Order: sequence, then C-alpha cells, then structure tokens
Amino acid sequence: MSVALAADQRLPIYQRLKDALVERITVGEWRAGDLLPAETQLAADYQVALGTVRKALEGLVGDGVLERQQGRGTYVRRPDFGNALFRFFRLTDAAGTVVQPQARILDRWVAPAAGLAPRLEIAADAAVLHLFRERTVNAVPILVEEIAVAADRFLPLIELPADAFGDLLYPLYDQRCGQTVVRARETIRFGHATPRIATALGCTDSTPLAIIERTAFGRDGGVLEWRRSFGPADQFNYTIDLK
Amino acid sequence: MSVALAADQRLPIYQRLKDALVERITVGEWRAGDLLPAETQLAADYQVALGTVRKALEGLVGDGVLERQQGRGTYVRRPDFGNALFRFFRLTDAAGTVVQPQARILDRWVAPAAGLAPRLEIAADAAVLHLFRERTVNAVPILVEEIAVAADRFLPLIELPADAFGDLLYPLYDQRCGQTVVRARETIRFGHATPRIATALGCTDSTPLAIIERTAFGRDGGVLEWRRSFGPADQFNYTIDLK
DNA sequence: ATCCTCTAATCCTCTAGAGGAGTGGAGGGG
DNA sequence: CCCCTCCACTCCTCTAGAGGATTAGAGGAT
Repeated sequence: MSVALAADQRLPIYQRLKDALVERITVGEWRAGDLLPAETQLAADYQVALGTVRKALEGLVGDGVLERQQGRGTYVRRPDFGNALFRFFRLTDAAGTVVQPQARILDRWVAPAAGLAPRLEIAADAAVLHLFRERTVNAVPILVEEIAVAADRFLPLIELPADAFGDLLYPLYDQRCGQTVVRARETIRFGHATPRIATALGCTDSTPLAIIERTAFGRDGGVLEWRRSFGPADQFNYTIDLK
Repeated sequence: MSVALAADQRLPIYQRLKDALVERITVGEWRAGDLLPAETQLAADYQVALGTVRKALEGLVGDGVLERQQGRGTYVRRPDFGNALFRFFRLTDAAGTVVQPQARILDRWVAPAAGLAPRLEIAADAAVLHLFRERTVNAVPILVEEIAVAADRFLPLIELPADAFGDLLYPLYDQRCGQTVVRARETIRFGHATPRIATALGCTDSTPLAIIERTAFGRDGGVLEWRRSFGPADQFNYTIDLK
C-alpha cells in the first residue's frame, strides 16, 4: 500500500505523518488494542525514512495514543479510565484492600439540551440523554451522578436495558457507540445536597458534599459527556502529583 | 573538555548521558536558567554521536529538566511552582482578574522532628524549622499554612527577618538555601478548623475547611518540605486535566 | 505433554551527516 | 542614534543504515 501525506506542506513530515496516523485511528481503521504496521512498512507506505517514522511514532507514544513494545509491535493504546473517579474517595474495606464500587441506573430520560448545550457543545434544541446513577459499595451509596451525553451519538444507550449498563460507562461508550474517551477535565468543589441528591445518598440536605464536575473529550477533541458527581465530603480524599 | 561515561555499562549510552547531565545539574555545576554546551560540543566531550546526545537531551526535556530553543541553546529549566497551590481557590476579584495573594509569617520556631520525621524523611531528633503562615487577598485571610523543613538544609531561614520572606517560598528556598523544588504531591480532603486555625482565618471552629497536605521533593528525589494548608471549603475550586 | 532450540519479525540503540530555520550580535548605512 | 544586513551559532528536520534485544511461534527432543 502507498499513501500520500497531504495536509499543509509547510509542516514537518513527521508531524503530517502523526496527523495521518491519528486520522486513521479516529475514523476507526485501527481501534484500541489493534496492531499497526511495522515501522519499516510505514516508511515504505508513506515514502519517508525510518527515522522520520520513528519520530512520529515516539511522539504519539508521548501523546498517549500508541504503545510500543520491542519484539511485538506498535499498538493503539487502550485508554484506561477504569476507576479514575474513584481516586477521589476512600474505597478500601476494613482489611485495606481496594473495593470496586457497583453502579446502578436510577433514572434515564431524553430532553432538549437547553442549558447544557454549551457544556456539550451542541445546539440548544438537540436531544440529550440523561442518566441518573448511583454507585455503591456493599449496598451503601457513596456517590450519585448526573450524566448527560448527546443523544445522537449514543443512540444504543437509549434502549439498552438498565441492568446491561455494567459498572463502568466508558468501555460501554467504546463498545456500543464507538465513542472513545481519551481525556477529561474535572472541577472539584464542596457544597451541599439538593433534596433529590440527599434522598439518593441517604443523607440530609445540610450534609457537606464533594462535587466533581467532569467534561470528557473524545479522540477528535469534541465533548462526549458531561457529568456531575456528588459524594459525602468526609469521605473525600484525593492525591495528585504536580509536575 | 573530555568526559568519560562511567555508570553501568549495560545501560544504553543515552541513558548514562542523561544521568551524567542530571548529576552535573544536581551538584550545582549548572543551575536553573544556565546555558548548557551546544549538542555538538557535548557529543565531542562525551565521544558519542550527535543523535545520541539529542536523544538524551530530548529525554531530559520530556522529564522537565531542560528547555531547548532553536537558535538559542539548551537551558536548565526554571521550575515554575509560582502559585500552583492557588489553583485551588478562587482568587479572582470582582472584575474577574487573577489576584496574587500576599503572604505573612505569623510564627516561626525550631523543634525536634518527632512525629514529622517520617514525612520529612529525617531522624526523629533532627531539628525542624516550622513556619506558620497566612495568605491574604486585600487583607482578608483566605489560607493558613503549617510548614516544616529540615533545619540543617534551611539554616538561612532561621535568622532571616520575617518581612524578608516575600510572597513565594520556593524561589526563596532556591536562592537562599540552594534547594530547588522540582516535584510535589498533594492530598486534598475536607475537615474542620482547630481553634488556632480558626483564629488565624477569622472563622469559627465548626467552619468547613479544605485541607491540602503537600510534600515537596528536590532534584535528588528527597523530601524538602512538608506543609498543610487550610482554607474555607466554600471558596475551594480546583480544576484538573486527566490523561 | 513439556521443554528446548531455532528463526522470523519487530522495535531499540547508535552512528554519520546534509540542509534548514531561528536567534542574537556585530558592523555599516542612513 | 536608529535601522538594516550579514553572519556565526544554535537546534530542528530528514535521510540512510548496521547491529542488538526482545518477542512469539514453529518444530523437534525428551
């Protein structure tokens, strides 16, 4: 196979090659976990030197898009958002082992975006799928979440049985809807419960809460999901490394 | 000048070169902001190919140790912890512009490490310099901090006049004591004020607080400083990008 | 069935060098 | 004095290729 590097001729070749490879991943030609052609093959395909291919591939490794392993090959990285959110709460049992929380969909509906339009970067009259979800450990609710996604991108989720959602949403987005979350931005603050949140959490309106707002972005940089999570502040515990 | 790459012969040359360069920075031969020799010069000094030097230098750029600029040279990066902590609080005035908070030393004393020994990675009977510090905006206290450092590494600070500390400690550490903070780990949680904290913040004991514990590390990976900051929870507001 | 050796494929390390592009200062013209 | 051109120096891009390390699988020996 032979491929031409289009794009802006003023950009360096390795940059255009990076863009070309990301594009092929974005359109789904290669999916998470897939093996890319060998670097020698890519060099031949794109008619560039091996060193240039390596520079592009190493750049994509640095960007978190690819993984390379000597003797095996170059793979599309599987984004691991597993339980990133739960770094924020103490989820160890009495023995000190980490506990995987369970998820349950409490409510689900579709409505116009309205006030959520700017957060999801869609039109105000576009349909939005809302999920109201609780997360429990040993049947004790520790977090409730309001989740909003553009309905047209997540059509399969509207009809999916509530008990088929599983504990993690991002693998579901990936498998059922072809939408891969690669980046997210979170804002943390402290506040108080609304009656609805208090009921779901089994606490009072005056209980202090940690509130986490998350915007999740897809491979193309667009917003995939917006969610707001509420949990008891006294269980909040978050560690981060700076620089 | 000609230099030999000692270290474990089994490691790749570029890795040993990285180690050698970091070592020369650690011992103070090059300080923050200093210009390194040109890559051609380094290649001649260490008797390796230019590409190998570049791989080492690019690695150190990735590690945040160096900065390179085409046409200028390679420089030791100036760590910019400026007001990293203040990402955690809303510090914009009514007009929306960012406000630089002022710092004031409220108290200072030296005592044996005791319970702080493990946090500072020093002996229990080693001397620790304690600082009790407030940070204000428009004379309103928004944060108080308990700071602890190993006294023997920060001798100049024991006698320094309290009004000579300035608003930022890390540049002071660097300039007065030759200790450079390059990395930090923070843990955020929710709690309530002790009487002493409440007095300093001008609030009551029951006021909800955001508590930030920070351990700051030096170039050699050792602990330089441990601090705990307290601020009103209702002003807490923190944004982070994930992966 | 298990273990071993061999082999092909892959990425990693390292070398060598040509040409390009950005920076900053020296020197000259106005 | 100011502006411009030129130039030395720097890092950046790209090429070309040799040899090594690691992996996974095929095939044979036990």
